[in-house]
Amino acid sequence: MTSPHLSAEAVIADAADLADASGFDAVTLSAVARRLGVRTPSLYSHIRDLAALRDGITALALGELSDVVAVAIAGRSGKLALRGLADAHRTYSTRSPGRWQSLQRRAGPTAVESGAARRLVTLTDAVLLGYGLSAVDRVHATRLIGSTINGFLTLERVGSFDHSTPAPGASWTVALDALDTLLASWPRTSHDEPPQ
Amino acid sequence: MTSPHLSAEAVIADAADLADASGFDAVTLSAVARRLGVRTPSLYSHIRDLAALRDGITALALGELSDVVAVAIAGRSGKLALRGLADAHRTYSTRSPGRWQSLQRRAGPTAVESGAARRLVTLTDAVLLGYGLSAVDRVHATRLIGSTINGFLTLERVGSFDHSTPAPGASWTVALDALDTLLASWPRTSHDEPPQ
DNA sequence: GTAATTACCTATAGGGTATAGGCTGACTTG
DNA sequence: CAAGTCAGCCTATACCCTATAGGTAATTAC
Repeated sequence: MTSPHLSAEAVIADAADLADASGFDAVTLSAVARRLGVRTPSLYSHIRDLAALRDGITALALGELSDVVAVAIAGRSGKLALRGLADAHRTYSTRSPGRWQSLQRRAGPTAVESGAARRLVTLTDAVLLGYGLSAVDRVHATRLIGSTINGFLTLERVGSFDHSTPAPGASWTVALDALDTLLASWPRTSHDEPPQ
Repeated sequence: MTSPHLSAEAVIADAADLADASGFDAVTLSAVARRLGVRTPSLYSHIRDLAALRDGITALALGELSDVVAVAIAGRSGKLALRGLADAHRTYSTRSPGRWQSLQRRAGPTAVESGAARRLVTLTDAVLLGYGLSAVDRVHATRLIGSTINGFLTLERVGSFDHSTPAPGASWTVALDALDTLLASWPRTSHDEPPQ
């Protein structure tokens, strides 16, 4: 038979597609092997085990998300940058729900070592620099807007907004406007130099 | 042997304890049966299937969370009520991580039919009434603070805050103060009657 | 006291993870 | 170019988990 010529990247990419199509929990070595036209044990030549496969999806998603966020905030500042950052997260979560789901777990070693997570917080930090916040305030603010974005998207995904009337998109705009005014009028902590 | 005299409630309660101890993904019919000193198929007399068991945990957690939130905001208003609401969520998520995890998924039928979810949003709405917000603004605000609380707690749980210096608790206070000032100075939408 | 119900059991099928070990084709190497 | 090496897939197997079918003992109902 023609050898499918797999690789760790190909297996992980296919698993990520499966996650998007059928949910992260549907990512199983058997299912991925089936999709790739290969027997399950063959995957072990490329992937250590199921946990490593899932961790690979997380690392992939983190990198992809960093990329789309980077272009979304490029050349923007203030409210536009914040909106770009948030919208990049939101379109990623809707277009790649399985990959997004892979981010809602404690990341494994390869995902944290990939540095993609740090890249993402650096990008968020860059947006906050535009608001003139000090270093400590920026980590508080990073955590706040990260929490709000992440929380909104998981609540939207699990259907928490399905039983109230305004569409989620309206609340999304309201929330981001609120975060913007919050950052613009951030309570400066006395003697704190904003830059650096 | 002495019959363990199980019931759906007992099985779900034990499964919830297992979730707290070993994570929600560790909730398995075999493991629960082992803990209860019973063979796996015996559980099917009380629970339809694994999905129903997990859904039962979600319904249980939703009810418990509503209860602790209710007492946390009783007799308080404004910032104190908001803080009570949020802290109730946070202590619940740290004391019962597995139950908390069960809330981060699309809820099954029995969980939604239990009405606990609606009770929880009603309680949140009551807190927002104290800020004098209109009905539409209250659903936006409910979604915003729900998103922030939920997002913060999942990011804290998965370790996203482990690599920056201020302890999460400090950011928690900052975030809640920010939400309070946000609600206090909420941009009223022109001709909107605040009450009812 | 007998019958029905209940709550557990064993047995079994099917799918998932993971390891061990075999086969083949391609690439290196003298 | 022939022989060895190795990568990449395979089969076979063990074990765990879900789920169903059907059996048994004890309690309850009448």
